[in-house]
Amino acid sequence: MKTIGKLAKALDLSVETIRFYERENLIKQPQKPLSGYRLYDDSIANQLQFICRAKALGFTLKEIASLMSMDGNCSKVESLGLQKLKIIQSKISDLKRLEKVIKEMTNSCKTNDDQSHCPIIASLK
Amino acid sequence: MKTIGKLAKALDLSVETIRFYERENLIKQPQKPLSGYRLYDDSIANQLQFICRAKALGFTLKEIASLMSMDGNCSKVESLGLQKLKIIQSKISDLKRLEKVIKEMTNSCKTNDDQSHCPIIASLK
DNA sequence: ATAAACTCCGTACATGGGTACGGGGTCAAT
DNA sequence: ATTGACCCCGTACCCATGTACGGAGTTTAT
Repeated sequence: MKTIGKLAKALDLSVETIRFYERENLIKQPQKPLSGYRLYDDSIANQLQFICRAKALGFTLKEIASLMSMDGNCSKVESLGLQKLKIIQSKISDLKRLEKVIKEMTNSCKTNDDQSHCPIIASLK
Repeated sequence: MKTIGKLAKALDLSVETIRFYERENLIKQPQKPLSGYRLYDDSIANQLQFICRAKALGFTLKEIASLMSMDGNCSKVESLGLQKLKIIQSKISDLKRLEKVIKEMTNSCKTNDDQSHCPIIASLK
């Protein structure tokens, strides 16, 4: 059983963040003995790790709450995953288009003699 | 000369957004005659269009303010562009990695018989 | 001349994901 | 027994980029 500070350190989160997740109902408040100090067992630590991993995959906290409540319903989870996949793929193609435009712009700077007239600025005007 | 509402319509921005950009010093407050109403000539309209285009390329408002003040210094603009390019490219590779992971996860759902045990949830645990 | 539509200003609210603060109580080490 | 480290709670604040509101003045159309 760990106090909130120990748990935070173990998971590389801040104490405030754990309290924040509790406020947002991502995790439950654990048992609190006389002292009033939260005491965590492994089950909440595991949930927090789940949250961190899902966050790293780009799920929002709301979606993570969803995911956790969908435990035991694989097709729901799958459809949330597929939805996320679509968003990710469309972001990728947006960014690739952008990459192309900005590349072209910076290239045109390279072949530009007149320092006081920038082709990037010009093309935005 | 256009009032703020006409200008907003012409640029497909909201009146509030134009006032916001003014507060943020992206554009100057135009002349205001007796009535107190802002009256815009083309120069500010052009600046707003510049802002919109730069925003579409993924520049933040702060960067756009920078860009506008860099007019006439091509190498500075170029380096801001290259910096943005790097950020975009690293976002793309992050997202591609994510895409891969989520694809694998959702695929494993497809070949999963047990609806009540989701491999996505399992892999996050 | 009256009503509708527009503008003014300042301020508060929204989103997402936290971070920081302040005044207290508690626990662990010396 | 004292000191320092830890924890409690509620609240306010941060970032970026706007959006919304409300009461008052102005312009425009009928």
